[in-house]
Amino acid sequence: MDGMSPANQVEPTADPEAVPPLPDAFAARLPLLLSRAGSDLAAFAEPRFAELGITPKDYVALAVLADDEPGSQLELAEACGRAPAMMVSVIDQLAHKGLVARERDPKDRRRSVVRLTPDGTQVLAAADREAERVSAAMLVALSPDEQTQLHDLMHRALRAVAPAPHDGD
Amino acid sequence: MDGMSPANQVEPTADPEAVPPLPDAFAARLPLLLSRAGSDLAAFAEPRFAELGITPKDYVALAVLADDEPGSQLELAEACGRAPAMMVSVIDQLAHKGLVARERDPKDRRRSVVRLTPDGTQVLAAADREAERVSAAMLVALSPDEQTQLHDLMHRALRAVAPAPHDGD
DNA sequence: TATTGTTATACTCTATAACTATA
DNA sequence: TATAGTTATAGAGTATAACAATA
Repeated sequence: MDGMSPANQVEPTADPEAVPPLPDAFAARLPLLLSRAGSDLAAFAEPRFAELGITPKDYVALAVLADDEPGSQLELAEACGRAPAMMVSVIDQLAHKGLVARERDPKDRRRSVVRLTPDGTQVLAAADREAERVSAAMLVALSPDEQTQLHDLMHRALRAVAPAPHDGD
Repeated sequence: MDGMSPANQVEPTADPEAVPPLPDAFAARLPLLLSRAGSDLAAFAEPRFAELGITPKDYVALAVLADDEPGSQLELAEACGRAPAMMVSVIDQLAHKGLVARERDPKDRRRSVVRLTPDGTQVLAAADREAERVSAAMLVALSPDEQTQLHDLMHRALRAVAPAPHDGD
């Protein structure tokens, strides 16, 4: 839900049989499995978030604001993994909906400090619940222990993420 | 590597310290972890694939052709998770590079059957090796057993993937 | 002169809907 | 009339580079 890429035309409320089976090519390749998991989550979550008035992109921004307290829009953009210019319209819209507030830093009037409003905190909580439901539906084949295991493995893997060595380096 | 979304401007050969740390907001949310894993994999793999003359999208198509033997372009498109119209240019370019061959089905001349050429098989093998290296670099914090575990969990989860229940349904 | 945020532009990707050729 | 593939068009998303304000 980071890249929150273009949803692969899936109808989330449609009958489950409409979901095409996982091709062998994906089953055999962990990178493809992880990639598809990301797209599917985004596709399934999108309509839920829409009911809350936010996009998957907004969800990421709200979550980062809540948990990482970025000191500027640039820090926020970097944490969200996107270009600073992208953040402008995201913040604009969230501010227009009253979910965040933008204030100039008195110490350095170039910086604008963004913070969650009480409404923003509430919407984030609701979005977290929806994300949780979508995730639970995707992981329904796994036991609770296995879901925890998966979360732990992913957490440890991404904490240490680094570009793969290229040829001789 | 399915959605293979727009690479989040990462310089894969740059020094590892350049990779921003994982925000707490991601660490706490499995859906965000999975989403970011997908984007990161695509971003890191892209330049490697480029050296082989293919895109991440091409990689998916080649893998599906090898493992799932789709009987038509429509089946190929569905397995790749994209619109049929998208497949046309992908196949065009792969065919132009000699990696696949497109032949009309004599039984039903509307269908075009796509198959890997020997060159295509070789490029797929090389791409698989690169994907493996990128994946291994991302999972460097996990033991071999844990990496196998992760693959198994993801496989079982996605095999059963279904849209999340919506409110009352 | 460097940096933060903003604006403007161009480009890529994708979906959608006509169109053709076969059936 | 329906289906496989193709083409064309329009829209969304993004990156890039200029720009303004502040340091």
